[in-house]
Amino acid sequence: VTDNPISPAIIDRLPRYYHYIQTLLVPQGTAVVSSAELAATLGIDDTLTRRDMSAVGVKGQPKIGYRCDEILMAIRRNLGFSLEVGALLVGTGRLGSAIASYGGFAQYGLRIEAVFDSDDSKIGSEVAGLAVLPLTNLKDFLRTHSIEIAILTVPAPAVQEIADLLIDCGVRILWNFAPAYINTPEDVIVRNELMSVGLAQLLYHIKSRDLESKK
Amino acid sequence: VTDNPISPAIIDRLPRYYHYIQTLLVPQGTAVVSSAELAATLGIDDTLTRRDMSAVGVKGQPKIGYRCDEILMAIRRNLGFSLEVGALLVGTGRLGSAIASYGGFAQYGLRIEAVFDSDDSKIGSEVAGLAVLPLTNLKDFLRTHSIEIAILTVPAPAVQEIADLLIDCGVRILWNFAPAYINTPEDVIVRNELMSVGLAQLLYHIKSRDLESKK
DNA sequence: TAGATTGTTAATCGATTAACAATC
DNA sequence: TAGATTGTTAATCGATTAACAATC
Repeated sequence: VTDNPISPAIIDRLPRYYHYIQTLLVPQGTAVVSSAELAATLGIDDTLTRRDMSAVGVKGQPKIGYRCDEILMAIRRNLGFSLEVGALLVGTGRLGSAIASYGGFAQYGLRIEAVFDSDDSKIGSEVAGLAVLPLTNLKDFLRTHSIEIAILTVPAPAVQEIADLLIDCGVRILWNFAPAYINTPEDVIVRNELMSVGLAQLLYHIKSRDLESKK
Repeated sequence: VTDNPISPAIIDRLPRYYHYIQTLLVPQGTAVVSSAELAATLGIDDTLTRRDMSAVGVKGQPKIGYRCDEILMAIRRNLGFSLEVGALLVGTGRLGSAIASYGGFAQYGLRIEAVFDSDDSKIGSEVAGLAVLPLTNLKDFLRTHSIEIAILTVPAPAVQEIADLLIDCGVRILWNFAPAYINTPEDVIVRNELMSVGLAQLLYHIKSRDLESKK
């Protein structure tokens, strides 16, 4: 049972292997995959993939490759997909309801247990099979449920206030989809999901290509 | 005018600086920021921030800091935010309309010029002020408009087929939000926006913390 | 002047790749 | 056996950090 700490670079690649195998190979019925194929998918060197497999404790067979199910299992174990983590979501706009409705989180062990909104007109309606709750219920809810992660899909101007409320109620992990930074105490983890990071990479690619073609 | 190529690591940090300054400092009226403050925001060493500023050609003032407007301008120039890039979006579900309605892309120079959907019942309705067009119009549209980027927010099972269609019409950059991998020719750039990457990091954090507390 | 902050060079560190041995 | 692929050690490369000089 390998439980050595793994580096941030590997943590970034593991879900990409996982996703490729899960969404492409498994549905095809492919049982085995080579390091070269996985590496090509991620755009990296195949030696690196073999190192990654070794780091999470997966052994391959020379001339054959790695078993898909073993890779999936190893990634789940190493990243902690089997922890059964409880989450709640605040903000049931388009983005919030898209995320709440995305069934894919279940296999990572994340359960969205409730959705909240500050807009009274939404209270009582359903999102992804969950009744939308008013923010005034938040404190009670957190007292009675084991919630690790709060998913924030509120408008940018509201996010600081709601983060403060959640932190005050004991939440220590925020997954923020609002395009705004949040000030938090040191012991709170915030992951900002910024679309601009992805966009910046595409724009830089375009810019580099245009410069190249001018030469 | 510095136009040296910058490394992937820096490309990842630049939009984060930009975002912090733009959404927090500018609204506050803060004109100047220190490398220490920027570094703390990103959770990195302040020497690295000074290196980054130097890499994009921004000069600071000892004892004062860096001017926010100069940083913003330099990042825009280095990443190519002023290129005026045309985009179209396919898939006007919750996620698609959330993205189409997000006004923040404009300042990066991205214009979403049209939205498409394969669902006939949606044709004619509006998303973010744009009439939803049928996929059958796609070819004509691409012939008559300058489109660099296709944003894919369709259901996972549909994404390969729609990507093939777009590529066939000459699109060479795909920004994929569907949780599925796309097979493409070598000259096509695909950026997969995988929520699972962010989730994996949070789960790994929880797992590490739990192990820590058991010691 | 003292002190705070930037700017840069050199050292370190870690991640990736090259080379090649091991295995089926 | 030959060939393909994994597995690992050593070398390289690049990114980060430490140290300290420069500047206001």
